[in-house]
This record gives sequence, C-alpha cells and structure tokens, in this order.
Amino acid sequence: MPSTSFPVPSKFPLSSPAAVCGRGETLGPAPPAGGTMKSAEEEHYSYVSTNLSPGLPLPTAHPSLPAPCHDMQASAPGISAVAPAGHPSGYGAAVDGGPSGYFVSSGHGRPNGAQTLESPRIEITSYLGLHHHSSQFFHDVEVEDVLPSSARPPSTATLHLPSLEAYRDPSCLSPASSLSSRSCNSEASSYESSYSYPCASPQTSPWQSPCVSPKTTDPEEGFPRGLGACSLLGSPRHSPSTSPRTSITEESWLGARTSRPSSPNNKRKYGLNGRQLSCSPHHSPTLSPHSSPRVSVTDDTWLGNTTQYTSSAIVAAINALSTDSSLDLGEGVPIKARKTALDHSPSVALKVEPAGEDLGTTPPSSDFPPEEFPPFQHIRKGTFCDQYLSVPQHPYPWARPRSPTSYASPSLPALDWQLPSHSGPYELRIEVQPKSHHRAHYETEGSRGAVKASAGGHPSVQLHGYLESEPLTLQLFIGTADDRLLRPHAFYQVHRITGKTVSTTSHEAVLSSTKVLEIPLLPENSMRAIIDCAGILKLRNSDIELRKGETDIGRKNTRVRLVFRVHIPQPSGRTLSLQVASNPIECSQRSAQELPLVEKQSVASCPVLGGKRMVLSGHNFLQDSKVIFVEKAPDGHHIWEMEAKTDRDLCKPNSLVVEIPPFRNQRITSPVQVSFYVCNGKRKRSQCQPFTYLPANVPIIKTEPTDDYEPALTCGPMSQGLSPQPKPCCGQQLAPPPDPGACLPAGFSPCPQRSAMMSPPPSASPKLHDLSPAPYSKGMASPGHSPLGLQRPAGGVLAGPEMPRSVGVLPGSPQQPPPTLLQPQVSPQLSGRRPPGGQPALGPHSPSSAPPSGTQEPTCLQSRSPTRPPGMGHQQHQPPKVPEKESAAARPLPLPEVREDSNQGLAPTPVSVKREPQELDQLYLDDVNEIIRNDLSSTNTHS
DNA sequence: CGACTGGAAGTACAG
DNA sequence: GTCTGTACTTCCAGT
Repeated sequence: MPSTSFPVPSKFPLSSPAAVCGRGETLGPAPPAGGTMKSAEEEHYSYVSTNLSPGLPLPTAHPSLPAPCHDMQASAPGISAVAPAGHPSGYGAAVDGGPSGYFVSSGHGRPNGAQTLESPRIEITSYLGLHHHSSQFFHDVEVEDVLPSSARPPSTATLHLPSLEAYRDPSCLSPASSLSSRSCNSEASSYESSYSYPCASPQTSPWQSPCVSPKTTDPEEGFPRGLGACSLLGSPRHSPSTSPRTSITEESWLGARTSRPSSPNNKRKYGLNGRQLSCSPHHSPTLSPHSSPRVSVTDDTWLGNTTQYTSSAIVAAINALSTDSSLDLGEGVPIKARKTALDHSPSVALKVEPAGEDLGTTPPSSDFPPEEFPPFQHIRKGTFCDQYLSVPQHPYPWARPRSPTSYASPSLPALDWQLPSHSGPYELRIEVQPKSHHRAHYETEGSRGAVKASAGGHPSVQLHGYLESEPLTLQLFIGTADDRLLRPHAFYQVHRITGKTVSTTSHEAVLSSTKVLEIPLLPENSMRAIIDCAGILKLRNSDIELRKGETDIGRKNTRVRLVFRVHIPQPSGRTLSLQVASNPIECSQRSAQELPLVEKQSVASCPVLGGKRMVLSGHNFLQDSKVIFVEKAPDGHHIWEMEAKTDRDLCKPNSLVVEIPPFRNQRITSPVQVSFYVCNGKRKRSQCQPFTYLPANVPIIKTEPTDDYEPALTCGPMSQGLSPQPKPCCGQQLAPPPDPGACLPAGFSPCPQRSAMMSPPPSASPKLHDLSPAPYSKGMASPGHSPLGLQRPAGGVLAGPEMPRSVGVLPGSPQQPPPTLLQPQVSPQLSGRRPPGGQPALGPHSPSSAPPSGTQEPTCLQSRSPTRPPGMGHQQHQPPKVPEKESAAARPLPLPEVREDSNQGLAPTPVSVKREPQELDQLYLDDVNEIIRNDLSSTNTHS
C-alpha cells in the first residue's frame, strides 16, 4: 500500500514514522513533494483508502520511516512491518503508539496487537490509531499485545471505567482546567497519551519484544486506527482544504451546531458525529479516542487535586525513573491519577497534562471529515472511558519501559511528549522563525494563507548533523504556547496549504486528533524544509470545549507554536525523535492588532540589583506601554510587581527599551525566575516573558546543592548538554531555549533562565543517548528520570502541564542549580545569547528561540524547578526560597537594599535554599507540594 | 476563479 | 438581572 500511495516515499521515506504509520498519507504520500495541494489531497485520499485497507502494506511501504522506528523497536525489518501492524492495532497503537513506539521497539505485540484490538482495547486503539496513525503507535499497540496480560487487563478495566465523561465533563467544564488550552487536551497528546500509554503500557518495552514483526497483525486494526488517523488526516477530507467545509460536516453531525452558542450538545455532535465516522469502521470506532479519557482523567487529576496529581505524577515519574520497574506507580496513584498517569505512563508524569489532549483529539475532528470523527466520537463516548482507564494500567507498565527506552524506542512519542531539539550529532533547528502574528482562519472562512516569517518569506527548519542519504519526514503540528508543557493545541490545527505559491510538498496526517503536516526532509536540501505549506485553522471554542475530555478553554487561548518533529532511525534500530517549537504565534485578529507582543528580549537574566537595559522586540509597542515585572507565587498570586522604566524616546512599535528594575529581594542566593509583560492598557497585555534575577554575587554556594538541582535549574543547560534527561525535556523544547525569550509565551517565563541555560546546552548535543531514554520520559519518563536524578525531569515533567502547580516544588530546587548555571550562563545570556529572544546567536535563528518555547515547556519543567515556570515556576521557586515571607515584604519592596543584601543575603540564604531543593528533589513531590502549600499559604497570608 | 487578506458586523460571554 | 466591554465567529469585499 504505502508504496503505492507514496510515490514519493523515496523522498518521504521518512514519512515520519508516526505520520507514516498513521496515515497512509504519510506513508505515501507524500506525494511527491511536488504535488500540489489538490493532488496531495487526492493522494491522501487515495492513500487513505489504500492505507486503510492495506493497512499493513502501508507500514511496509513506509518502511523507510516506519521501519526505522519500528526497527528500533525490534528488528528493523520487522519494524516496518510491525509498524503497520501497529497501526492497525491501531488505535491503540496510536495511543500507545506514541509512547509505545518509543518504548517498544518492535511490534512484538502487534500482530497480537491486532488481536488485542479485538479486546476492549481495541476500541481504544482505534481511536488512537485513527488519530495517531503513526506507525509508532502501532508499535505501541503491538506492545500491548505483547503485554497483553498486563496491559489488557487494564484495558478491560478501562472499559469498565464508567464514565469518563464524568471526568471529562468536569474537566472540560471546569474552567480551571481550562486555563490555557487544555493542557491535556491536546488531542493528540491526550489521546495518544492515553491511548498510547495504554498501549504502551505494554510497557514492556516494545523493543523487547522485538519481534513483533507481525505488526502486520493488525494492519486492519492498525490501519483503521492508523489509517484512521492517517486517513483522517491524510484523507482528502482532512486535507487542509477541508477545514472550511468541515464545518459542514460538523453541522451535519451536530445538526446545527450553532456555533458558539451551541450547547454542550454541540460538543457532542462534534465529537461523536464527526470524526469518528471515518475511522469508525475500521477502528473500532468504539473508542473515541479523545474521549479524552485522558482529559478527564487528567483534568480531574490536575484540577481536582493538584496535590494528588502531583503526587501521582511524581510517583509516576519516579517509577519511570526507576525504570521500568515497575509499575507500581500506577498502583500507588489514585485512580484518577492513574488515569492521568496512565497516559503518561511513560511519560506519565509529564503527560498528565496532556491528558487534556485527548480532547484535542476530538477537536481536530472538526477539521476532519465528519465521517472519521464520528467513529471516534463513538469510541470516545463509549469506550473512552474505557480506554482511558485502560491506559492507566498500561501506562505504568509501559511507562517504565519507556523511560528506559526513551526516544530510541521504536514507536513514536505522543505529540504531547516533550522531546529535545538536539541529541548527539543531531539538532533540529528552526532557522527562520514564523511571524509572531498569524490570523488563523475558521472553517467557515477560506484559508488565510501559510504562516510567514517576520522578515518575509516563510519559516524554515533544518536538521543538522544528519549525514545519511535517507530522507526523513518532518512533522509539523500546532502546539500550545502557554507556560505548561508543550502539547498539541486543542483549538488550532495545522492547515495544509497547497497551490502555486507552495513549493514544499506535504501531506496531512492525523494523530490523536491532531493534524500533523508531514514534510519531507531531503539530504539534497541539506535536510532543510521551507514551511510555506502550513496555515493555521481555528476551531470553534464551543466545539472543542464541549468535548468530553477537553479541559482547556479556548477563550483568550490564542497563541500557538509551530512544533516540528523529526524521527531519525538509529543503527540500533531505535528511532531518535527530536522536536523543536517555534516562537509563539498570536492567532487572533484582535490581538494581532492591539495586543503588544514580545518576540525577543535582549536579556534573559540580570543581577537582583537591576539597572540593566533590556531591549524588547516585538509588536504593538507604544510610548505608553508599560513593562511590568512580576513574581508569582505558586498559587498564581503576584508576590511582587514592579514597573520597569521605559525609554520613551527609544520606543518604537517594534522595539522597546526598558531598564530592568531591582528585584524585591536582593539577597537571593539562587536565581529567581520572574516574568514581565508589556501592557498597553487594561486588557492589552503581552504574554509574560520569563526573566531571571541572579544573586548579586554568589554563585558558588549553590553549586553544591545545585548539582542535583542544577540539572533542573540548569535544565536549560542541562537539557542541552547536561543530563540526558533534562535534555530531552528541555532538549526539544529547551534546546531551542536559546531563544527562550521568543518562545516564552508568557508562561515560559521560566525560560529566560532556561533559555539562557539552554543556549549553552545547545552545544550539548550528546544528550541523545542519555536523553533518549529520558526523552521519552521526557514526556513522561523524563519526569521520572528527572525526579530521580535530577529533579528537573521530574519537575519538568511534572511541571508539564499540570505539574506546574504541584511541580512548583521542584522549582525550588532548580533555583539553586540555576545559580550555578545561571551565573555563568547569565553572563552569557546577558551578553549575548541571552537575549532571551535568542535573538542574536540564536536569534534569528529563531531556531533556537523556537526551541526555547518548545523547549521551554520542557524546560519549564526542568527549568521550573530551576527557573520556575513563569507561573508555577515562580511559585515553586519562591516557596522554596521562602520568598513568600519576603514576598509579602517583597512586593512592596524593591530594592535599594539590594546590593548589600544581595551580597550578604546571598550567602546565607543560599544555603537554606539549596538544601531545600535538593531534598525536595529526592524527597518527594508530595513533600514538596506540602512545602509549597505552606509557603503559599504563608505567602498568601502575608500578602 | 480561487486563494488571501483586511475589516468589521453580529453574537456570546465575562465581569 | 442588566449593562458594558471583550472576545469569538462569520461575512464581506478588495487584491
């Protein structure tokens, strides 16, 4: 099949594993690069169809990509085959796929998987599969199969879980969850995670079961899933073009969704009707992928109990770290947690948030052909819960495996996993960053064109260090740009642009309800791709929010990042997955016109004394624009706010010069992550940008403590170079860090440091190896890892989406580390890189910058601890720091004392701080959480 | 003619 | 419960 479908394959061989798997498209697809959109679409369709039926074939065909991945899993050959199988299994696979893929190398189970599918899981898989389509998923699936025993049970269990909805609903509804985009939501991720996890659960590492070959197994199933996904994506319908029409579909489904107004029903329609259909047949529609089980879970978990969540997450992470070992985690964790965890299993911790993603999955549907959706929906509803449930179980098992495996694993990581941007000799960089504003189009509108670069032209991405002659597939999807971990955006989907003006071949695939654009990376082009074929589609908030799993809210959640992934087959048979995220892109019409936007900052960190000048570049700056520095408590309260002096004379629409205000606490011993934003008036604020205050002097002290933490803190750095794990996390996202600034959406604030950190890291490429393992974890595993060794990961992971809160704790530790790193870095940053914006060095390259954002998340995680994520991070850090007390004081204060204090204070303070962090790290998240809480409460009290 | 765009009217929602 | 300001979607029209 694939082969047929893809004439292109040669070029696309890559078809990224995931993509490939997913959809026939991928596989094939890629129609010759050249193909115009239409053609492409057609191809997709054809592919899809083919894929579907042939399911297996595709995989096979794709072998190139898939194979690698798969290979990774088990034997190469098998892999390819497997992959297909995986798909089949599909759904599940998909789900797992992500994870599993990585984890598992081979499809051992696949064949089985297929069978497996039959079991309850199948349903799940289907969803996944559909969405995921990626081969990886398949792998996962396979794994599951293999694992069957363990996994399945879960699955079964899952099924039983009654009402996912309950979870979902709550979550969905719960605004809380919503905050940003649903973290969880991201369809892909969520689904994937959920599903995948489950599949993954197979924990068993897929690899282990190498054989799998059979992947073939479920081709059908797999296909369906995969296909589903792929097809969906790939299918013509999916075709970008579809989007607009999609609405129609939706309508049909929904009947009349009134768009916004629509009641919840609409949601349902959405989910149910639409999407699933197409998939359904094959997949088992039963599942609704999205169903979000995850979401619900996640949401619940998160929302419900941050604490628990954290704990569970932590546990998960730990487990992961610990390794495979055990699954225990799952056990320990509360059910809900499990669910969440489940997803993540591997990455569980990380994923937690992703859960939301599940939702995402669904949402995408809108875009997708109704047909497809419907099936999914069904699945979701009915199965969803089940799936989710199942997931948990699996996750645990899987998770462990995964962690170890890390990237390498055959299967592809779920879209919500945090991956490094560079590993070993490879580095995925965004050479040209996209413009900070791009008005997304609704389905009811025509396309608004491809995302462009700020300097004209289009964004470009290049894979450095790849010397093989095999082309690879670059995956592109729309990710979130909030402070939480990077994940597929529930309210936006990438839209494939075709036409005379488009020079880059691409085809759509759908993974976990997240549209993924697959673009060939050819050696002849230096593994560089110009992204002139990617537009951004906005899904109606009402449609997405109605989804069961959805927890994120769409209102004001209009910033996205382009997330690029590449899966590089390794000699070992594993697949190395790298990811980099672009700078945030504001997608609303209004925002683009009125809201100030900070794209870059010349400085990412500065001594507490302040006084340094920082140049901000961006948009919509006014002479009256104010730059406010804020330090937030874990609970989000502003511990300290300080307006920076701006140089009106130097103020330009695109640049603003500000004098960094002194930090409220001059004594800090470790870097403190704060954030700042540009305010043009009432509700016209830019997102928060991360910024780090460094101890006036002192760096050394921390060092000690830091080590442990540093990683975290350092994450930035680490991510890149240091610890493998961290790297992964940061890596992908982080790696970019260089630009942190860029990335930073508000949330990222932490990044600054990170970014700073990050930049250095870049050098650290080597990580991969380590990372690899971590990577996966990254999502989940890493967390685990981090937890273990470094906190970062944990932090990072945790931090991830939800984590933040819980994570908060971590941050503390990070802080210390940061110092170490920070200082050194700091200078640098300040001097050059730092330009948070990543401008200079990274600068334009946005590449780095992009990463930052992407990285950020990861970073955040990592950094959080260290840096603290903007929101959480700070909080976290603060708590540890104790600032709280200060905070109270601090708020008001700003400064003068600083110098002296700083010096003096530093020494003393540092010590304490450091200790905490360290302890925290190892201690346990729970403890940390408690601490944080205490701090917060104290803080609140003070405040 | 169709893809892009920029603008803006109308509606929904939050405070 | 009402009012007002925003934000979100959908339309229109020009290029």
